Amino acid sequence: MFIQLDFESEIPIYEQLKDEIIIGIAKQQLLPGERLPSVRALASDIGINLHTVNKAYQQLKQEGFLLIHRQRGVVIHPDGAPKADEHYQKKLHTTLRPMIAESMCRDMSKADYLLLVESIYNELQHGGDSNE
Amino acid sequence: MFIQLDFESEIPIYEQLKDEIIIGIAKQQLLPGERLPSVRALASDIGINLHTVNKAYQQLKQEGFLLIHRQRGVVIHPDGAPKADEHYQKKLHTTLRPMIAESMCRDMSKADYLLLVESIYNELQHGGDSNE
Amino acid sequence: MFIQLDFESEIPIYEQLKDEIIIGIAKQQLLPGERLPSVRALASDIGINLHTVNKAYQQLKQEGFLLIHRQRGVVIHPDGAPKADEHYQKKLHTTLRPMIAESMCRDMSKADYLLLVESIYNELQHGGDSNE
Amino acid sequence: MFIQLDFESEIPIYEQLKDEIIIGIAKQQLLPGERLPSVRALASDIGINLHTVNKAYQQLKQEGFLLIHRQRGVVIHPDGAPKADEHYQKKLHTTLRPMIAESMCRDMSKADYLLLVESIYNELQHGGDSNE
DNA sequence: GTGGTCTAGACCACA
DNA sequence: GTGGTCTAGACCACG
Repeated sequence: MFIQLDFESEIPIYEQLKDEIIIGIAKQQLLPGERLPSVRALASDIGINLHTVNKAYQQLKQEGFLLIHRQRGVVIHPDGAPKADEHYQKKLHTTLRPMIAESMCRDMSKADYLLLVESIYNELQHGGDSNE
Repeated sequence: MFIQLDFESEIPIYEQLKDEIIIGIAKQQLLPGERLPSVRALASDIGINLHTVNKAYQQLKQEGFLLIHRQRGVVIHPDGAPKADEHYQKKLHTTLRPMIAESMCRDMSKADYLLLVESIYNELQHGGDSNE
Repeated sequence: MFIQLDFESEIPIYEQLKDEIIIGIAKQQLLPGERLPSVRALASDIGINLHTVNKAYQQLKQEGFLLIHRQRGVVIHPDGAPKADEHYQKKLHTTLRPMIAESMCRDMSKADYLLLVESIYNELQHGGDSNE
Repeated sequence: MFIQLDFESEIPIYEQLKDEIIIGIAKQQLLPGERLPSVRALASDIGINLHTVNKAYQQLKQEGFLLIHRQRGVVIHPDGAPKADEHYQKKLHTTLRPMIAESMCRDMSKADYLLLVESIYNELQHGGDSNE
């Protein structure tokens, strides 16, 4: 599990970090109950501030992906991630709609888009052993 | 073409405005060469700041969706939107990957995801006459 | 609406601040849609760090008591606070049980406890005009 | 008397342990003069750190719930728990006020709250024989 | 002027 | 050694 961040990106570092962890869970490189590095360790490892790591961890905890124990550190939620409820589906729809609209404007066919989504699904599903 | 903004949203107003215009183009409610309201008119119409509308227009011009003439005002680019080049595809992949990873974590199947994408494609393609 | 904090307390400042705001809402001194001071204004007013105020605001937003707009500042949630759902009731039960157990150990009768609860309810309900 | 701890909880272990003992006393499962397991025995029994058990015992001794003799070990205070003096009542009021305020915000009626308190009182009073 | 992000460094509670 | 809290100060995005 390598964390690869783009410090030039417009996307906040803590968001990128959240994304990397979620991708790790999806790829099953991070398994339920598995321990993550401490905020300090990961921060110094990546070369960012511990508060930035902490913010990512806290939000992932809030969203149900992580458990945080005062002393035992941070672990992937043993029960697995929260399910895709109605609220999530609605949010996903809202996010996806303008993205797909732009692709349509750019003459990207529905078939192409579906292929792209499928390829990402496959990459994540079968990428369990590879690193990024 | 109604512009529907959510002032409670975490998404900046100018982004929402860009999205609405792009959705309008995708739905073919806004056709190549068609004129958009002036910055002033749209701003006062929606009840937002001039600078916000201007920012949206400028960025859409920068991205090739709009043309801005000094005298003739703002028009949808007559040649249509720029195509989905390699750079765009790569950016789209980067954006989609963490989104799909989260859906996988939440036990959303590939089939469900593809169905969602397809439904949005259909909604945008066949919704050309309706207003939002 | 006066914010009264105890800097010697074991209770974190941001928790006390959250409590004060919730009490203000309960007393209807803070009404739905009403604007709260900016993080900087309140922080300098109370004499604490803006991040501490921000933490209180963020958590109250997360819990549904506040709305935070990037530019328009912080307001009491116009739709009122979230309702007492099952999850909340369960959490309340868990919190209350050891508290009541201790009172029982200390020979506080059920009647006394009920009177205390009732008096607090009345204080908050009829205290709309008083300040703290 | 089973000690049931939630290691996922945000509440410190030693607090939970204190709570469990106090609940045991309230339920009269633990009687005045009754002996508690030694620090070592309880710690190894529950599978937690010695210091954690010790901290709970020390604080309960400090608060007057326990007596700790060098040789005779730890016993429930023979004279019963300290009474609900003015200081305790005041502290209880301070703790209860923000909790009740939140319930009011969440549209929980005074009657519902009183019923909840009453049900917990009854559960503790009549649950003397049952285990949790 | 507003909140959002990030850094830096301190002290404390917990186990 | 772990996360939790608080302070301090900087720069940015938004409108």
